Amino acid sequence: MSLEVGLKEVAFRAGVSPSTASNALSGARPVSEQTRKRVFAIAEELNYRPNLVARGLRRQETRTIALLVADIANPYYPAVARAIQDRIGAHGYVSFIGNTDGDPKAEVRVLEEMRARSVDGVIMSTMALSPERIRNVVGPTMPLVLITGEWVETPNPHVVRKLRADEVGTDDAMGIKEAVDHLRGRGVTDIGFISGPAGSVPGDGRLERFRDAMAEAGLSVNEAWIEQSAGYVLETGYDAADRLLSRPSRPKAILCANDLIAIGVLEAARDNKLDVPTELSVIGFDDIPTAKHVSPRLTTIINPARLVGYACADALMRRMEHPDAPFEHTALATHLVARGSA
Amino acid sequence: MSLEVGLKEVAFRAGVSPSTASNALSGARPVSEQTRKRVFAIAEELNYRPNLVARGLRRQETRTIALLVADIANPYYPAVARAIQDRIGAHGYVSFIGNTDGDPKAEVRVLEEMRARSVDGVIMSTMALSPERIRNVVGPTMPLVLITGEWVETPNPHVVRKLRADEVGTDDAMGIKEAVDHLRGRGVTDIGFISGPAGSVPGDGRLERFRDAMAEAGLSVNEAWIEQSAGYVLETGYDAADRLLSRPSRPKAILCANDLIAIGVLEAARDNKLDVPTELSVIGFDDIPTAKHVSPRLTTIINPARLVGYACADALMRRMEHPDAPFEHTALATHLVARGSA
DNA sequence: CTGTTAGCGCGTTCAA
DNA sequence: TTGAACGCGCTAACAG
Repeated sequence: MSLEVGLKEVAFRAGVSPSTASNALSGARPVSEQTRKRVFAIAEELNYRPNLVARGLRRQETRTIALLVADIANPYYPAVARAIQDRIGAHGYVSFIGNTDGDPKAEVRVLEEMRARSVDGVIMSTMALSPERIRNVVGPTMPLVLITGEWVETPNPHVVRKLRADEVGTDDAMGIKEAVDHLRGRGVTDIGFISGPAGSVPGDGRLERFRDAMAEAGLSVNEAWIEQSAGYVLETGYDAADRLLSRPSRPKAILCANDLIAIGVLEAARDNKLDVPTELSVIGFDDIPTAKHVSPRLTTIINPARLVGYACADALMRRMEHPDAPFEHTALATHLVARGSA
Repeated sequence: MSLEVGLKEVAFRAGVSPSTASNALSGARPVSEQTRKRVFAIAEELNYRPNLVARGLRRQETRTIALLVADIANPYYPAVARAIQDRIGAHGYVSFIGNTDGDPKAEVRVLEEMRARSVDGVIMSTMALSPERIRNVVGPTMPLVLITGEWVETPNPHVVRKLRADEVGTDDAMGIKEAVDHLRGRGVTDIGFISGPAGSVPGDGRLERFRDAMAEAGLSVNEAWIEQSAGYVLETGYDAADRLLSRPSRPKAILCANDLIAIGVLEAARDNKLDVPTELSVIGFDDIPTAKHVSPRLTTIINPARLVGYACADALMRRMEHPDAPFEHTALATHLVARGSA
């Protein structure tokens, strides 16, 4: 079996010119039924596979996309990545994955790496760079889809216009409202919130949605029950909960900016001899796989990773087909899933 | 800012030929200091970036690799992927990721997809296909690294020879021996094991290592304490544990083929009013992120995902540099990490 | 040290 | 309906 059989080998064996063989296989131009059969037969026999690098150079289209995430080893991204790959794979695309760690330098580096490889589009989940800088790096026409962690009400026209990109986000307000309503329905109205580090997305936004939801429910927010977690991980969540629970007055429920923080709260509650959910209700955000594996199982707000991935893939392919269509923004619903902790 | 500035644009502006510009930038051939400076200045000014697709076609080397996993959304693979990407990224490579779901059809499809894109190498973590078939698809010379879940004693010469590939695996026997010794050191010698579905890797292999370790420790295996989990997930682990714990005699400890099964055992123990670890010790395998988040924290055997990734990347790059070197096999140590459950 | 020529493997002209 | 020629952007081989 020879190393690489090319189009001209197929053409030669079929007794036609390379261009005819190409047209026979691609159907780009009509070819007599007879030669079409023969070319296909030979191609099959030789197990011919077009060289996509050469085709990419010629067509200026590689059928390749780039997916930039902070860290593929994080709990949330792999699900998004899988959904994207499933969707684009059905159309013959494959994806590069690059990690940026939320670092602007790395973002530039990875974006250049991808642009140099002539990817047909980019999906980014973090945006440490300014919109101008991103466009500068990927070039003015590269199809670009942003995963904005939080969805700010109506689409953010500022970002969209500056970036000339499509956006996919989640309607965090919806899930948070459901969470507050769920608690109120069970008679608990003393609700606290643990956000992420100050100034960080998505924690800040979710805290604001929490305030909105409380106001809408006619509940007042006790500022002593608002805490910041120094990070989006279990340990910092534990510490934040510990601080909050050692105050003179305690809430009966705590909403958290993400699941890892919430799991930290679960541990802090246990160490403080507080039964969950009878003495303290805990609600997370994201529904990472671990949420189902802790005890009690974590009641949380589903961040629909797969749907986000599908929406990203769909937006990107729409953009690739219609480069001049108006930019779109998709907001995916979030919903509470009640498990054991609230 | 023009859309794409190519090498000949740079060359033209610098007043030299394209090949000289190429040599100036790459340093492949000596160039006068003066022109070198000028070419670099122009390239900088125009923000020139070489088109890696064209270079790939010319050099027959795309600086691209393929990583095939069963499902990137699974708990274990993302860590491996990240390590691989970090390591190869330092050498200017980027990686495609493809999901096979352990399905031979999908494996063929993805492999062809990758070969058509002229990747420089392939790292595979599942091998649903026969060795012959894999080589058939990727071609006789493609550098290939296999992640074999379980490491069978000395390298498996059968697979290596047939596949002409490098292998990276883990020394499961080591960690399992540590686990048995750990339990015996605490005075518990009634040890059971829950493996995966019959005939599945890595469960079967780990069960065998367990038998070896018990024999080596002078302990006898009670066949009534061996159970099979119908899958590698929490629910099937729970069911298996439930079956095992409802038998007339119970073990004082259960080793599990993976962490998800072990977490299911934890739940079954709770529902059976068995305190962990005083009445029942539980030990998992893999050390997935969730292991630290359950209660009690899971004592488990660390499957060093990052090291596996690094070893894969190193093996692949070694092979790309030395295509004719003898095939190598790397066995990574596994160790017990004692947490709360044993 | 530099320029010219010639492809890498395709797909798309343009002319028969 | 087909073939010949050309070029995608880059680099290796061969002159000068």
